[in-house]
Amino acid sequence: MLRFSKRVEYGLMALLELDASANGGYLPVKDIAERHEIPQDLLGKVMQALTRAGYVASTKGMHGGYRLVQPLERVTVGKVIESLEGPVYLTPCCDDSKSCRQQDHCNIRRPILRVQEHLLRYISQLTLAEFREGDPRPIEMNIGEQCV
Amino acid sequence: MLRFSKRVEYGLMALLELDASANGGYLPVKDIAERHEIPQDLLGKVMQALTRAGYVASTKGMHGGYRLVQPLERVTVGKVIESLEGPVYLTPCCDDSKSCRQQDHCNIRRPILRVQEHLLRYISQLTLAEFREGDPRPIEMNIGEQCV
DNA sequence: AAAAAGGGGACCAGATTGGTCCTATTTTCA
DNA sequence: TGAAAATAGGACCAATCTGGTCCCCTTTTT
Ligand code: SF4
Ligand code: SF4
Repeated sequence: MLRFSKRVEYGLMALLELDASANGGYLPVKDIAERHEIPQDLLGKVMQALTRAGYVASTKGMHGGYRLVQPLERVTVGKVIESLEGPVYLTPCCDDSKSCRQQDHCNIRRPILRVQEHLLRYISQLTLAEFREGDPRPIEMNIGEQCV
Repeated sequence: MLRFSKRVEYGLMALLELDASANGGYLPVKDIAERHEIPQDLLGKVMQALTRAGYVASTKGMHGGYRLVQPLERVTVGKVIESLEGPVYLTPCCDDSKSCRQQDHCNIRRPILRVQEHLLRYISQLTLAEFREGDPRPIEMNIGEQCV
């Protein structure tokens, strides 16, 4: 399954919401969750992870919440995914520490590593700024026009 | 989790094996499974799916097995994935028939659709021929050099 | 002191995945 | 003609992953 997890989706939504509602102040999880119908507790966990990753900062207490610490231009989709669900590996063996029982006779390891390398390069250069509403820049890959 | 399923890995391995061992004859699942230490029954299911998808053909009985029906140049990674685990959707809402409770207030839907579009374009133009051992063509995406 | 907020551990239920087992059918060959 | 080898495919299961909830703690403001 090649799918974004809900954690990642919620993280991206929250970061964009913080960016859009930026008034210098802090926005509490409750508000973000209500605006986007996200389960509050779960979003709480996601925000905690984003805090540890250094993309947002928090204050407790009344009028507390989260605020962006970096401009979206410096937040990449790759890093967000990595923060929320660990390193991106297309296959177990891409993680050097792990292996699989097919490894010794595997005829797809190298090509898959190359695919992964390029997937990583793509999501590492794709910033959340390009997710802003009405962002004009198309997300292009220049891989030719033969789209099946 | 952005990971290839084992079914897909086994399918890709088998297709490449069929290509490499092509002597005009049929190669039984047993042989492929043994050579690559793949659980035989599971690979059986995978091959059935690839047959239905039209990439291989089979004969039963002694000296039976599978053979490639299309050259690897015409088999794309995207189609293999699609054959083995259904259509590729980065998020539930990418499937028009499904939706999610965040949909009405979602601020990432459009950008994610664009990302998916490009992911699809990439895997739809990537053929298994480029997976052959020693294939010289690098798998490039030309997205610039800012690899983080 | 109370309320509002984040930090974080424990836990649970449903879905997905990888894998096995069994039976039926077809084909070849001794 | 009967055994063996092979695909076709349904049923099923165990482990893992995922989304979500609950509870308790600390901090901050009012
Ligand atoms: S060695 Fe081959 S089968 Fe095993 S995880 Fe890597 S790519 Fe997949
Ligand atoms: S609507 Fe938004 S949250 Fe829902 S599946 Fe689509 S992208 Fe994800």
